[in-house]
Amino acid sequence: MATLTRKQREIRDRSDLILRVSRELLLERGYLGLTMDRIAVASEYSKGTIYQHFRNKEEIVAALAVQTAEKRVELFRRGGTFLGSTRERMLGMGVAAEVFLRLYPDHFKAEQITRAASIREKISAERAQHLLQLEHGCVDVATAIVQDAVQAGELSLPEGVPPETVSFGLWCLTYGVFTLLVTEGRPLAELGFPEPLRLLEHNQNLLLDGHGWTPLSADHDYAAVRTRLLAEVFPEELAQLEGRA
Amino acid sequence: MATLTRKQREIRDRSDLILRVSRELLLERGYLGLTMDRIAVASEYSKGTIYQHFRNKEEIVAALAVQTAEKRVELFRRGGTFLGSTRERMLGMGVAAEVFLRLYPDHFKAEQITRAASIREKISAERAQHLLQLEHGCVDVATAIVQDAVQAGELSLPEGVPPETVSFGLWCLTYGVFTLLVTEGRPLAELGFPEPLRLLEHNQNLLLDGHGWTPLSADHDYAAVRTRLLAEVFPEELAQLEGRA
DNA sequence: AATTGGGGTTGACGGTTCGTCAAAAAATAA
DNA sequence: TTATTTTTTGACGAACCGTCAACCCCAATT
Repeated sequence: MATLTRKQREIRDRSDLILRVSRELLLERGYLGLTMDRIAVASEYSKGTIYQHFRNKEEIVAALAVQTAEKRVELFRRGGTFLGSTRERMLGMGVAAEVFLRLYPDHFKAEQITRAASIREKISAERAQHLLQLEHGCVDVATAIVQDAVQAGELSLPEGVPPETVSFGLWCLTYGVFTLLVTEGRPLAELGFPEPLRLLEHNQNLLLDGHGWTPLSADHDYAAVRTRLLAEVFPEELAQLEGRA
Repeated sequence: MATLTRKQREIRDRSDLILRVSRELLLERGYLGLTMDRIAVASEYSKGTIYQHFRNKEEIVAALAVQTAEKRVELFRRGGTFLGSTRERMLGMGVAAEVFLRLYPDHFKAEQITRAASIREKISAERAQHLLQLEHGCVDVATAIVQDAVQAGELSLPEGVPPETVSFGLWCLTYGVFTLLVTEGRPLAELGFPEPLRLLEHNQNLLLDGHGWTPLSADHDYAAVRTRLLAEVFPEELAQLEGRA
């Protein structure tokens, strides 16, 4: 028994090592520069051993995406726990997203790779399922807040408009900004959008205003709430971010 | 001279043929199934000849993306020409985007592939530049409408908020929806978002409402405007779409 | 201490694909 | 017709993926 669990632990540690090494390679040399041979050399195991852990290269990238998605869900969950009005809690989602992107821009980039259809095709069904589930976890957190808002009377949705509509809009807006930020990089800044994350925040506010979610951004100092959120809900992350700058 | 131009014409025709064949292969077999050998066989030229037209595979995909982006800009330009209030013209952008995605979903998918950093790296600087320029062409059309709206007094932007903010928000929202639609496909429908394009429209309206762009969606029947836009500005496209369904 | 059995590890190998380049073919000029 | 230039071709080297027979290690047994 004891032998077995030690073995299992060793195997898990090695999976972690492979992923760590792979992420580094992905950062340094890009997706096309990530080869199984290089992973083998860098991890100091043979190629065959790598293949005992992951069926193919895509599985490795997918596993990295799972790690990323797990981190994001965790941040979103925390963001939703903020004590305040429902709209303030929803702002917590926005702050969580921003923290996520600023802390792990490269993780998000790697995650994007797995969105290419030709790569998803080669990923095992379970992992693909897992990935999808994590993704929707974020939306679910947001939707729950929307429902709370409706119950609290701070938001009223017209007939036939399900609460998912709101989270869907926010999700897509945020996702769009992130994607463009990550894939265009510099050009975005050069072409009149110097602070995309600030713009995102502004647009998120206006979208919620459009829904009529009270208190409206004109009636409340959400910039101050944002500062408080960062300090109270994401203190370590804030420190990390400031440590870099 | 005449000989030269005939040669040039032949070369251009062949480039077109290669692209046509490549797009078909891309559709049928996905990105990983698109190989230079297959392109050679399908186009009935040798591999060497293909390489005289395109430096590498990525260049071919990028050229396809350029075609796509050109189509989109054209649709956006047309959408902006609608005779109506500034907000109705902005709705024209939204309709153009919808028409684009519904007519050429696979083109958009192919375009997405070029967003992977490792692919952009291998694309020639000129083509990458061209791609970027076409992309921003769409935003520019939208920004011009925003400026018209401000001048017409139908939209007032707070101090320090440039008109690009509005187009940026719309762009990202739309882009996010498209990306999720194309990369998630079915799952999106299965998870509570049966009609993403309808939801997008709704969110676009609310975002503009949030900006205070009059007439607000509560005061105006934009669904009717949308129908008119389709009929008056995109008649052939509408016919094509209906012909499919 | 020597033997044996089996799970774990390895890297050489077959199969693909990319991109090149010397040779062949075609077009043009003499 | 012959010489010269241009274009086309596909065989080839290099890089990579994923496999598998051989090898190694170690723990249980004699």
